[in-house]
Amino acid sequence: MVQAQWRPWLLYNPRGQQKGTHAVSERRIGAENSKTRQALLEAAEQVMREEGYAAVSSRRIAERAGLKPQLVHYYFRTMDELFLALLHRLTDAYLIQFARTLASDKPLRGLWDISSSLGTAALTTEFLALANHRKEIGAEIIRLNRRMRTMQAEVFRKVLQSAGVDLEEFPPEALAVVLESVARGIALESSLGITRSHASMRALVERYLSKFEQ
Amino acid sequence: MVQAQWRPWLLYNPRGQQKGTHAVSERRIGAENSKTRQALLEAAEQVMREEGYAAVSSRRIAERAGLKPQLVHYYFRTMDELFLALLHRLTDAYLIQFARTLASDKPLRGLWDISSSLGTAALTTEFLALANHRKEIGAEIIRLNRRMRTMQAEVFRKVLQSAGVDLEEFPPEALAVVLESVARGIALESSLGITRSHASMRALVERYLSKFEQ
DNA sequence: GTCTATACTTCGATAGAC
DNA sequence: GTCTATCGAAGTATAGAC
Repeated sequence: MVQAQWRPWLLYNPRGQQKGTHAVSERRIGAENSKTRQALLEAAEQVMREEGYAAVSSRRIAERAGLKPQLVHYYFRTMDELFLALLHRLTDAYLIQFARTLASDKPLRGLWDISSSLGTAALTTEFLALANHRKEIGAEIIRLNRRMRTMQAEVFRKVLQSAGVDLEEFPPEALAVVLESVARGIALESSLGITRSHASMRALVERYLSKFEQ
Repeated sequence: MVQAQWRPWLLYNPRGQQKGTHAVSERRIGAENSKTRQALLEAAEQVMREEGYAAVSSRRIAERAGLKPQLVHYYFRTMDELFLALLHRLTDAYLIQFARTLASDKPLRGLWDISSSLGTAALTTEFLALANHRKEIGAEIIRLNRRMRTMQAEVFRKVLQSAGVDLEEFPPEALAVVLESVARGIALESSLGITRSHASMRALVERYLSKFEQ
C-alpha cells in the first residue's frame, strides 16, 4: 500500500497528478511585483510567526490580509510555492541585516543580535520543522543554510585571526554553528516565558564575545 | 470579530463549548494501562518524529497502529490530551536515561549523548514548536523544562566543582542551556542532511568535555 | 473494547463570470 | 485582478449498536 505523503495544505490531489510529474498548471499566475502578492506574503509571515507553519493556510492568510482565499492561488500555484517565496523574502531580509553587521565594528555581536532576536529565531525554527517533512522546502533550506553558514564563518575567521586565535583549535564554521544554536535556544525558551537562566547565559556569551570585540 | 484559535487537531468546536469552560465530556474513556492506548501513543510518537507534530491526527496514528480512528477518542478526550500523555511518556523515558547517566563515570558525556541523539532532538524540537501555539502544552513544557534543567545543572555543578572551576564564572544552568542548545542544533542540521561542520563541531565539544571528564 | 454511522469544519485547488 | 461557486479530501468529535 502506498502511504500518501502528508500535506497540510495539499490534502488531496485535485487533478490526479502523479507525485513526480510536476505537471505545470495552465492557470494564470499574478505578477511577482504585485502589491497584493506582497500583502499575502506579509500575512503569511505573521501567521507563521504567531501560530506556526501548520496554521499557514490560504484561507487563513487571506483573512489576515483582508482578501479572498482564492487570490492566494492566483499568485501562487501551490502552497509550497508560497512557502518558498516566503523563505526567499526572509533570506533577503537576513542578508540586508548581515551586510549592515559586516560594515559595523562589532560584527560578532551583530551576528549574535540577529540570531537571538525573537522573531528570527521563531521563524527559523518553524522553517526547520517544515523542512523536516517537506522535501522541496528542505532542499532550499539546505542551500540557504550553506550560504549563510559560509558568510558567518567568514566573519568568525576574520575576527579570530586578527585576535591571534588558532583557527585549527577553534574552527570558524563550528563556532558559527554554536553561536546560532545557542542564540536560537535561548530565544526559543524566552518566547515560552522561560527566563530563568537568561541573565547568566547572556553574561556568559558576553564574556566570550568581549574577548574578541572590544 | 473574534479570531478563532487555530487547532490542527481540533479544527472545529463540535458542541459549541466556550473557550474557557472546560466542560468535561460525559463520554466513556478507556483505561490508562490499556495495550491499545500504548499502541496509539507509540504510533503518535512515530508520526511526530517522522512527519512533524502537524501530521499527528487521529486518523493518521490509528492507521499507523492498524486501528480505527475512533479508538483515539475513546482513550483520549481530545488530541491535546493525547499530546500531553505523549509528553509525559517521553519525559519518563528521559528520566530513565538520565538516571543511567548519573550513575556512570562520565555524566557530562551522557548528557551530551542524550541531547544530541537524533530522535530526542527531533521530538524536542517538535514539542517546542507545538508549545509555541498550544497554551496547555506550553505550560506543561515549561514545568518539565524546569525540572530537567535543574537536574542537568546539578550534574554540571558537581563535575565543575570537583574540577575546581569557578561556578560564578561558569554558571551550571547556563552551561546546561548551552549544551542542550548546541546538541539540538547539530542534531537538527544532521537530520536535514547537513553534515558539513559536524566533525569539527563534535571535536570542539569533545575538547571541552575532556577538560572535565577523563 | 471496538465498530459503523454521522455531524460539522477546514483544507487546496480549479473553473468561469465579471 | 478579483469574485462566486464548487469539488473532493481530511480533520475532530460524538452517539449508539454489538
